[in-house]
Amino acid sequence: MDVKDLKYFVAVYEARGFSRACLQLGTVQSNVSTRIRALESSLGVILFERRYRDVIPTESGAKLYARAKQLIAELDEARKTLQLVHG
Amino acid sequence: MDVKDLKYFVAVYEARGFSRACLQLGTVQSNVSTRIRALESSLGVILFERRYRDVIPTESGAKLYARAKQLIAELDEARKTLQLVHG
DNA sequence: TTTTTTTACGACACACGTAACAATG
DNA sequence: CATTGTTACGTGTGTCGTAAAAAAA
Repeated sequence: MDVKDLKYFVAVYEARGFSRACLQLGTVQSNVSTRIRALESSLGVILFERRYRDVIPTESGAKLYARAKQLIAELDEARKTLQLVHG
Repeated sequence: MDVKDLKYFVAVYEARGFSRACLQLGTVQSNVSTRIRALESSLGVILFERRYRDVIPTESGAKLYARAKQLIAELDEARKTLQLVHG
């Protein structure tokens, strides 16, 4: 589970679709699909239920979302803190 | 700034040396050196002062350490939570 | 047929381990 | 000379974008 994986996941979650997520991520659908599938595989958990014109988070997906948002925010905050110090 | 980078950083911080850190990380000195340097470069900040037989964290290094430990712990916790759900 | 996700694939970049080098005491 | 960190480099793995396929309505 990588930070980039979390960002991909959050984008799909918020966009409720792979095609809309990829615009925000600056990549193509196929990569989003592949990476989400790899993430699901590595966790042993399905994160989204794929339906036509709707990508619905599973229970696991919903649980991951809150944590993922927090983790990404904390990482950004850490980066900002460091770049003020310049040590 | 990747999760693996943070783990490398924490290992060096706690071992106070690249040679001792690499044992714990299951890799070789050169990789630890390269990745820490890349991390420092991407952050625009020096994290360790290298001295003979002593690797001393800078102010930035010390600030990153607390955050890094917390982030790694939170990521592990998220992983555990998900693997109990099996959704 | 249109929209959306998945799979296949070639190209390029990255991370790894080996080995040689630099520096310190 | 022993120890520790750095640099150079060949190899393999992974990620990317293109393109073709599959599925749904």
